[in-house]
Amino acid sequence: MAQDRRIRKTRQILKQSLISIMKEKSIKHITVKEICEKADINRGTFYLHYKDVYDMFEQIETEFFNQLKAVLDSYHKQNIRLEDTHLEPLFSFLLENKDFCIVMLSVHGDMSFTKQLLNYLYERIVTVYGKDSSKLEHYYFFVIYGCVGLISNWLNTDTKETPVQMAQLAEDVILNGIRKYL
Amino acid sequence: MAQDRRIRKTRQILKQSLISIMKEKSIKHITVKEICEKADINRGTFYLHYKDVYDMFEQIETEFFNQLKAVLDSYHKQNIRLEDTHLEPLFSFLLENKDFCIVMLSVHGDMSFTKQLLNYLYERIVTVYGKDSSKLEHYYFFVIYGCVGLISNWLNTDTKETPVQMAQLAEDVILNGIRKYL
DNA sequence: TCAATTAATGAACTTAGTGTTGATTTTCAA
DNA sequence: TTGAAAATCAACACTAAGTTCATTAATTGA
Repeated sequence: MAQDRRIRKTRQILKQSLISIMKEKSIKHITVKEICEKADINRGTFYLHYKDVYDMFEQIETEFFNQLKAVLDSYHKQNIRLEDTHLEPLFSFLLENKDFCIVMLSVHGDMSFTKQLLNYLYERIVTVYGKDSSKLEHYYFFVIYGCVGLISNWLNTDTKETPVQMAQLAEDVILNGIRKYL
Repeated sequence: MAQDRRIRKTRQILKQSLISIMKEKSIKHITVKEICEKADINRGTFYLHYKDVYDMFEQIETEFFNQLKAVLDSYHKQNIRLEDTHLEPLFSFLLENKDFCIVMLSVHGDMSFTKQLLNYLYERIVTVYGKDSSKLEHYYFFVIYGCVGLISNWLNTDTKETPVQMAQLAEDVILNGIRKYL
């Protein structure tokens, strides 16, 4: 992070520009020219940082998941306890990056973001519940996708629940299903 | 469907070409030129049918979901029973279009496919379980995403379970969670 | 089977964004 | 303050997009 301020600033502005445009259209239709015009950055400057739009997109995504991993790994190393709130730090982190996540999980987002989130959840659930039979695999997939759904809905409504509440809610529906709520 | 044979043929070849290319790369990177070269179709012909790659993609997707809707609606109209296999016709239809669905649900696929599948599942679950409080919303989102996860994992493994078995599995984990399997 | 219709082809063309270069200006860190 | 590095600007060749039109081929249905 000990970077030239100009570099940080340029990338930050370009990132905001891309996210902003992605609220309106899919990445497929977004051009370098468009990103730079909105950011009021010279197009040549863009190429000093990124190969093309997708390269930029990937770098932003990678940065996000590196951050996520760093934050959560350090947390979980101190707390191996199998609580019903073990997903809380994840929900917290996603809430802190709410706007970004909403776009990435939207129809204009990218499958790779969702897939990476699923990967994280998979690792988490294996850590917590273990990996015995391959029979469990289907259930695990149900559950990790389910969590993404929960996250998506939570972020897109008013986010009125706290991360702790959401973690408990997730844990409850994972373990017990929805029967009692019907 | 009472179309000129040439039209059907051209579109079919272009579709195969697109799906085939999508196995290797994301739709973002696919050009009209590339699709036409693989299909050995004149590039001008492409534009007689589609506006651009995304338009083509959307049309294929729309066609798929129209078919899905037609097949399943007619089925459900005769069977309003709330069985634990009410998702069976969906699983059957997806299995019949296995290759297509695998690509669309993969990292090279598009969010809109997943979203449309989610929409269908949402309608289904509301029909079956009702829509009382908004409190249920989170649970419903968990469940519909969970089903997509189940579908994805099922199609990408050996598809050894039958659609009926998958429907029962889904219903079970929706209602009762995974506690008993741990 | 034939005639009218319609789709596909091929070539030419404009347009627009891409990615690069090199000279110049601005900003930064130490 | 100064040397280093980043951002700007203008110019460039290049590639795919999208359109047009004359020509060829295939289809339908009478």
